Amino acid sequence: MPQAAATAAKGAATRAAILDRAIDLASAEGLEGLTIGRLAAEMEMSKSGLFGHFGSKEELQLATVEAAALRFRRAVIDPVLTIPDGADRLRAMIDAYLDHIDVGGYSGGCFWGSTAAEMDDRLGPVRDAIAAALDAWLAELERQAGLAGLAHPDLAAFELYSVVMGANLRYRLSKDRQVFDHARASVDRLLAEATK
Amino acid sequence: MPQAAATAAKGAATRAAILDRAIDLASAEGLEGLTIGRLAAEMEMSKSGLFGHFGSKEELQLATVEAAALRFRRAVIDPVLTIPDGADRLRAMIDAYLDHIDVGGYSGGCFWGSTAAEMDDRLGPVRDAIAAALDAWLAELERQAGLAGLAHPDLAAFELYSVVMGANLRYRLSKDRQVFDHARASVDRLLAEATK
DNA sequence: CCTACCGATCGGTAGG
DNA sequence: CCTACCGATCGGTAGG
Repeated sequence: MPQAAATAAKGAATRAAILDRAIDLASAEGLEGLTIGRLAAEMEMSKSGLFGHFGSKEELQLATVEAAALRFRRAVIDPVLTIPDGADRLRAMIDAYLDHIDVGGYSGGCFWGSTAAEMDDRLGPVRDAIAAALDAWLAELERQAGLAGLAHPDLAAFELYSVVMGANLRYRLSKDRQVFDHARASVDRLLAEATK
Repeated sequence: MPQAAATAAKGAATRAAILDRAIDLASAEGLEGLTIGRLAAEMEMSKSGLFGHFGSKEELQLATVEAAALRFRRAVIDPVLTIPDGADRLRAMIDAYLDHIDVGGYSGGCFWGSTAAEMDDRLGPVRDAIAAALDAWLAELERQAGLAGLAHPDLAAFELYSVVMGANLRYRLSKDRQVFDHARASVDRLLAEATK
């Protein structure tokens, strides 16, 4: 590998490592609380060294949202692609998401719950990127709800979205894992309509 | 009124006006984004003049959460106290809450949605105060769900809580008022179980 | 990638 | 309630 390419590859790897840490930091502290100084300290880099990878705080925030969307896709969407469309796929996606929140995924709770509530009243590309990611998640839920034969896929998607977000928020406040059972029971009730 | 009492009353009025503004600012910018300098500028006071009412940022945050809980009670709980317990009361509370989010109430969207997501990963009295307020709201939903004759009041309360929070978050991201119809349809579906 | 800065703003204090 | 500060931290820049 030529030296220039090796340097570029190392730069990309550093950038990826920064974003990995940035997702968790933003999940806990928000996208404003994701400060360049603090992120640099955690990465054991200088502030300006880290800053150079992005050029502005907004670009760092955008790159973090993008990286979080990729992590979400890998944890929740990709693993269920082999499962038949409809009720089974829907069920598997919800389970993957609840596991993602519960066990692995985001150390600081769900990235999307935190950042969507933080940014929803603002204007600009960061807010728009978050909105687009959540719209895509809602649209996928609606598509699968339609394929599952539910009477009102848009309503079902809204309820699934709400229950899963609600479970995340309740769990983080109460630390009571029973909320995941509640969320799964809600999903069962919704999907029962499709199979009866 | 003696001069000392008049002075104290004026101080209390100023404090109440500050907190009224603080709720809206925190709804939009979060409880960390609620900075003393910005709040002082909006109240056309000096920073230290405002600071003196609270003594620390944490006390300001706690007072703001308390004031928001009072506003919530006045908008959502008190107006429905004359309505019979059970399904009717539950329905009226949800409607009051959705109106509260939609029309009046919080200029920056729901205070509780924003601040709960912001603070849920932290430790300390501010987080605990938010958790207590939301626990009380969930408990009231569960109590009324029980009185409405629902089979699983805890599950129903979780679903109502989630759907109402989800409507708030979806509305703020999509600006599509249809989410309120979805929320009301979800509530109808839940309550139908109680009356059939 | 680094050191060494910049002006602005943070929470908070002194003194009145 | 005010002016005038404090040290720390913010996002960002200059220069290497």
